Amino acid sequence: MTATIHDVAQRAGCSIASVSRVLNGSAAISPDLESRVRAAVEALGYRPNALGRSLKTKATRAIGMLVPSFTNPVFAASLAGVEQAARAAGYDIILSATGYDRHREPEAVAAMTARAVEGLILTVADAEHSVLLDALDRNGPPYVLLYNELSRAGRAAVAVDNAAAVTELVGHMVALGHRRIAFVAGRFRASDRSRLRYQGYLSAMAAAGLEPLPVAEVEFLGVEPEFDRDLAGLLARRDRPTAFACSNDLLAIAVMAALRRVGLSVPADVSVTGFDGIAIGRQIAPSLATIEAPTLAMGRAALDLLLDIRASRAPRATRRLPHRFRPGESLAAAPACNPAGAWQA
Amino acid sequence: MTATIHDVAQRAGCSIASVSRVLNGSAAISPDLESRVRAAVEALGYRPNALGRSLKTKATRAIGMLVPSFTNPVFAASLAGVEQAARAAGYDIILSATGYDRHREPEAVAAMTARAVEGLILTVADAEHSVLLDALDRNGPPYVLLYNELSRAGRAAVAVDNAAAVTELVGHMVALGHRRIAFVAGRFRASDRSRLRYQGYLSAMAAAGLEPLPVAEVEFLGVEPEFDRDLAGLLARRDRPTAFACSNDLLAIAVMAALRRVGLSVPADVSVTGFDGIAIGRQIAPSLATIEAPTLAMGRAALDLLLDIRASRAPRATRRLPHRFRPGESLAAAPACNPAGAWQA
DNA sequence: TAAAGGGGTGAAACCGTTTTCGACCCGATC
DNA sequence: GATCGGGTCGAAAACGGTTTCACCCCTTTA
Repeated sequence: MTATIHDVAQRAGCSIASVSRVLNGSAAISPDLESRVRAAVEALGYRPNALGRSLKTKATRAIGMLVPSFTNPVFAASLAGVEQAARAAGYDIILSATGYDRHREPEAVAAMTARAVEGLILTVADAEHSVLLDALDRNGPPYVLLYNELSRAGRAAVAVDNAAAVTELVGHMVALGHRRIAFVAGRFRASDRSRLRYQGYLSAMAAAGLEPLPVAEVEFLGVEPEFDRDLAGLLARRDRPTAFACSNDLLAIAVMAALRRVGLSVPADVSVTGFDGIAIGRQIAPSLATIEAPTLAMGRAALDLLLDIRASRAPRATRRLPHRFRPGESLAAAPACNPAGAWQA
Repeated sequence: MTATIHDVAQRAGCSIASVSRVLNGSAAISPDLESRVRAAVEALGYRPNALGRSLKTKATRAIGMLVPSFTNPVFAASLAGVEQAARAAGYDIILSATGYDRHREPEAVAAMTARAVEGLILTVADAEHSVLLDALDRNGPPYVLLYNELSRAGRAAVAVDNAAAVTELVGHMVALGHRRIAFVAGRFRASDRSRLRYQGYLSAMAAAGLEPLPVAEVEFLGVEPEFDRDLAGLLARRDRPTAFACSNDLLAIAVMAALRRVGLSVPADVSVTGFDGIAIGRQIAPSLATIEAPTLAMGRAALDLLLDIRASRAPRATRRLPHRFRPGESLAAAPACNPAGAWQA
């Protein structure tokens, strides 16, 4: 039984219109009435009901955010960025996770649009082929993609250059003498980032005149036995890779753990790199060499871009934020005693 | 310009009341009208506006969640648990983070209650002395505390037994021969969990007849130089501790990194333990010995309890979930060459 | 045959706001 | 002295739904 505007009006001895005007400063009010209203508001602890207000004004001051998972620190950090910027702008966040399942995306977004969110920030499985985005373009609130990249123009996104970053990263590996470099990817169908990063790997290998190894596409947060089996194919090769480029940091950390389980040492036997630059990667031993994406800033940028688009202050385009290579102990020179071919018959 | 119920009614040639009845199955409708309405709904892609509906029915099917931070994997995991259970129950989540600042709590909750959330799931800085909770008890939606423990009855919470868990943990340390055990805590004012865990440490030390060391209360996510300085006091002691019990896993990982920076090895020189059981603790080297809280399950339990309370199916009480000690390489026997007193003159 | 009952439907009230519109009062102007 | 105009205010109409109520029509029953 929280107080309504009628209760305030009754207590202040005026109409609800005057109460509204006092609270919104939308018209001139006599000092006397104003103080009576404010006193009533105070006494009743009145807070305007956002539903009633939004229904009338069409301004919900809410935005929806959809991520694959909260437990991946990347998305947690970008969520934090979005939240900070949203709070600063007076917006609330309604959020959902898809569990990396693209089929859950439309339903989650439908629930948000039913709440009349003023905009959406989305990280989808595959931004290039998404009926969801087509539908939103046709008839939906403005949205900004976060982390997804787009070749097509006319859509808004905040991202890093996934492919270029991995190309750069693999370049460092090559410079350190690595020749047999494998790419470990999260399921492509669950992440277009993973796929783009793989493309970056292929480019780098081609540029260096090296043969790419068969990609290890692993279940995203697989349990250990499965994960080890997924990696077994690569590790069993007689020409075992000397370096693993992983499509994200969480995967890289899991790969390092798997390597330890089979008795291999990082980076003495094999180097490992990640992607994202999650905070914990700096704390672990060996510290994780990776591509650092400005995750928090990307979240903030996504929300700012969304509001700018709403206000027609910005076009719907991709805003690419700079990444940087972060060295780490997990990436070292290729083992000297194990030059290319040493494992070959 | 999304379609409203009026558009559907017009296209189906009936009143809005009938449309509502078809969509909610709230009354008998002739097959003919029903099919006309469904066709109109389909053709217009109509989805009922949640604001209008909620305004009338008072059922928003939204709950608010407040956590200190998203970047701590513990809260990310409990958020995931809440989200899963909420989705299953058809609820949406509105969320906020306080940045461990208790002064931001009331404002964040006020924004949620203005949206007429049906309930709240909160992790607050200090549940025992919270004017916010007092206010909610008096005049607010039902809430469930997550991770906070309560001595007072009549409030709902889902938690682990923080103190008992640490007592158990420190017991393991003592059994491994540790005598000089230090406790590293997050700022007490930002976390009553931290304080309770410290109490558990004190109990264990007393039970073992050991002298507690001065607590190292560190800034939560401090930058490295500050963090190292905070720890310096403990490390500089001539009777340097042989084990550090940390109030959470993130802190433990940071402590291990700091120890590495000063050239100490874990667990050869000093053991380290955490609290929470975040997933990554299992992957790192040395793997983190810790108390494993069923974080995801706690999130789910919190939402279920909230809905049960709303339906008067459950009393407002603390639901304590079982923790378990998770062994790890970071906790080993106290160095034999360094028995108690070896560092003393 | 009249009354009772029940299924199907629409008109209208209502939820809590904002906002338009017009009414009223006052002092100033012609 | 009537008109004008600006400053205050309240009545009422939205906003998009749900739900009560009354009504109509057709069947059943006395």
